[in-house]
Amino acid sequence: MDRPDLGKLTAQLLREIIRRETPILERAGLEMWDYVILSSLLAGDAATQRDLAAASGRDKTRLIGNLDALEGRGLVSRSPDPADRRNKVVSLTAAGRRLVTACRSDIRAMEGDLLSALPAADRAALERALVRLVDL
Amino acid sequence: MDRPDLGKLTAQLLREIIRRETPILERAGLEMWDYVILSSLLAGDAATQRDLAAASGRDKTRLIGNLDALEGRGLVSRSPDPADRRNKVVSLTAAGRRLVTACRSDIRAMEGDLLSALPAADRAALERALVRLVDL
DNA sequence: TATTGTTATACTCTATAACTATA
DNA sequence: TATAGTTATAGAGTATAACAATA
Repeated sequence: MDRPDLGKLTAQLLREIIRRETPILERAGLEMWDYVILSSLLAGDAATQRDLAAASGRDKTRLIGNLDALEGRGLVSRSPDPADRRNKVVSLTAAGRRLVTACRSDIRAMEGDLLSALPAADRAALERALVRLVDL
Repeated sequence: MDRPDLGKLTAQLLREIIRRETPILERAGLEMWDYVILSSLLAGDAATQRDLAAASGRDKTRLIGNLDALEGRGLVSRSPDPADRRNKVVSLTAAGRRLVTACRSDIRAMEGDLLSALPAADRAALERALVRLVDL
């Protein structure tokens, strides 16, 4: 039999993950990009909007709309950087931290459920392989 | 350490695969959807445009533009189905078959190169896991 | 002059609903 | 009436270039 098509399989898996994440995010009133941005903030790998754009993969001009909405809901705050007033430092509010933490927990549970179809060894190998490939 | 985020890892892997496929497809003058459509035809899981839309995941109205271009280049042909003249049967021409086969070969080589970063056991487990997850 | 955040504009992609021709 | 293919239109998403404030 043919070797499976890596690109096709990966795309199908991603589509399934998104399909299962969507209801979780909808309950929280978040779009996918909102969640990615909040997760980047939670991971702590962002200070200014420029950093956040790089860390999240969101274009800096499109990041703005997401931040406007998130700030309007009190989930993040933007404050000028005293050291360089061109920068704006973005940070999670307590409410934002609570929301993204809750979403992440639900998503982890969903992922665990999805991966439970695999033997434990394959599951570990999958995670190892993904981490390795992405770190190239 | 935290368990890796499956959605994020999968998205990153897909982005890397697309990044590596793009130059191959550009050389062939194909867009990603063209390749997906031609691959579906090569796999033989499509007869009418409706079937092809379902098999490739392309919306039936957007499939049309791709088929127009592919037909214009002589890579596929559309002929009315004698049994039900509402249908159009899509098939690869000899040139189309040659082109998609060549692309697929190049993409397989690229995938093999990408996967060569993994130990053989993890590589096999990755492919097994992806197939299993997608088949749910 | 260069950079951060922002806005404006044009372009592409997508979703939806019609329309035709067949059945 | 229903379906396959097609076309048209409106909306969302995207890329690009400009702009204001600051360095």
